Amino acid sequence: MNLLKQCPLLAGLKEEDLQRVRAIGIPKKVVKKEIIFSDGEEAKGFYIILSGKIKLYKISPEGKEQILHIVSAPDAFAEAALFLEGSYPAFAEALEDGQLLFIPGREFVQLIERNPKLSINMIVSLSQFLKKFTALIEELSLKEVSSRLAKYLLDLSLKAERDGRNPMEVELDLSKSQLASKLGTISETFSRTLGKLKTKGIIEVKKRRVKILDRRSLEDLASGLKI
Amino acid sequence: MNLLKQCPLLAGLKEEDLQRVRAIGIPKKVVKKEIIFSDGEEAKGFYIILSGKIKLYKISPEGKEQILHIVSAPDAFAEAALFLEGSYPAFAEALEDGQLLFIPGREFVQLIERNPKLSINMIVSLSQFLKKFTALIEELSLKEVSSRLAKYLLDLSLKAERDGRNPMEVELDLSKSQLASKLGTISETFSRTLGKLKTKGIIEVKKRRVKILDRRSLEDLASGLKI
DNA sequence: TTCCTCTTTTGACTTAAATCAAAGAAATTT
DNA sequence: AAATTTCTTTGATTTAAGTCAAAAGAGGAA
Repeated sequence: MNLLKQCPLLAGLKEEDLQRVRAIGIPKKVVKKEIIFSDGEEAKGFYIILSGKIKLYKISPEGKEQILHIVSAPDAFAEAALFLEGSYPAFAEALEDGQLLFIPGREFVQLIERNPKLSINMIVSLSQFLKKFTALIEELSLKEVSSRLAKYLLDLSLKAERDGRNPMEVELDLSKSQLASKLGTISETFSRTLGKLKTKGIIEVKKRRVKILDRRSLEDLASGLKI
Repeated sequence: MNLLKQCPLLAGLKEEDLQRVRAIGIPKKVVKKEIIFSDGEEAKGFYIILSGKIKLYKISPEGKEQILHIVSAPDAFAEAALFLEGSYPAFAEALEDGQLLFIPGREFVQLIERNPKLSINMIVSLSQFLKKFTALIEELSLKEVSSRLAKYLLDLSLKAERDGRNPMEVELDLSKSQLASKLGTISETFSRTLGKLKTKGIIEVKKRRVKILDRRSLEDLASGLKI
């Protein structure tokens, strides 16, 4: 219940409305690697994550994967499918065991319709998403892998700084092959690209820990400059 | 005023609310090639198109362009920027002379807050956008140019069919170099790819008219199969 | 029409990234 | 701890698509 309050989608709702969400929600346990829904599957509702981590992704016929989004508690996912009356636009898979709350679409839409705060939350959340996707499109179409990787490391660094940790030493929040898929490439290319940055003395890598030695070069790379 | 009623974002609004939108809107003439706003520029509102065609796009440092969206009357654009309190996430350029209505953000947000129908419209519009972007990400990351082109031609064909025109002969709705940019490539590659489809006897091209000779192959291509 | 500009196409070449294959390193399971 | 599985790295090669340069074609203005 406390977690629900922290979900951005439900932030600022009256206790009474939260209760209602809680009431219509159906708890669902998921185990690592479990497919929660598939691309094209009929969308009957969305999910709120109470614990665990979920990967939303697309797959090509040849099996290459593109991660669209990684979500963890207390976020929601697949809310956008609600108003597309139709199908989920991607796969969702649990990256760890976890606990979800399934919110049936029909009932939630009614809640939205009579709750302005909720619709604003929804609009904000969709807008943010859209912005993230715009950035991803830009990167996929206009930037090369080294640039996307540099950007990713800088983002991690910024996040570390906000959390009061050392911004010059970050910990990758996903496995390297998952990161590759998030950056729109494959693990081999990711590995080689990381290697290049090491060779150039820009970073130092120990397992999942990356030490940033030359932040300036990373910034140049991220902005698309070749170095 | 009639046009406003047809704008999906404003569809189904009460006359009174439409009046209010009309009242806060500031008319703006644009000429072909005019930049309406730039990537990163402070977003003070969004636009409704009364006439003309607008291109929303990103540019790489090397000058490669990726079109995100082409909008024409009576659609709105940059509505998503409203709730990102900050900056426009792309460039907007007029592809033809036209007439816009600029809607200041502050005032429109107030309208939304007290008008459930308007928030639902907004949510629907953002959701559709998100779906389109998801598809674009998938194509950029997982499909090759010929596949994206095939998909595009089939989309045009579907649209022609819906409009009661011949679905086997479509007219490109943009110049070829703009189409290239929409498909995430450059004009040279676009031209060669179109050439390949011609050579294989899948299509026939005369200026902007494309005759579909082998729809099945196009469908295979679009779904990612190599032919 | 002719001129000029802009767009599209073609050719030769380069390059970033994917593929395939295999070895090495980590992590899990037994 | 050994065994098995999964993840990561490295090497050799291929390939799709980008770059640069130039010609061909189309459209608009005078």
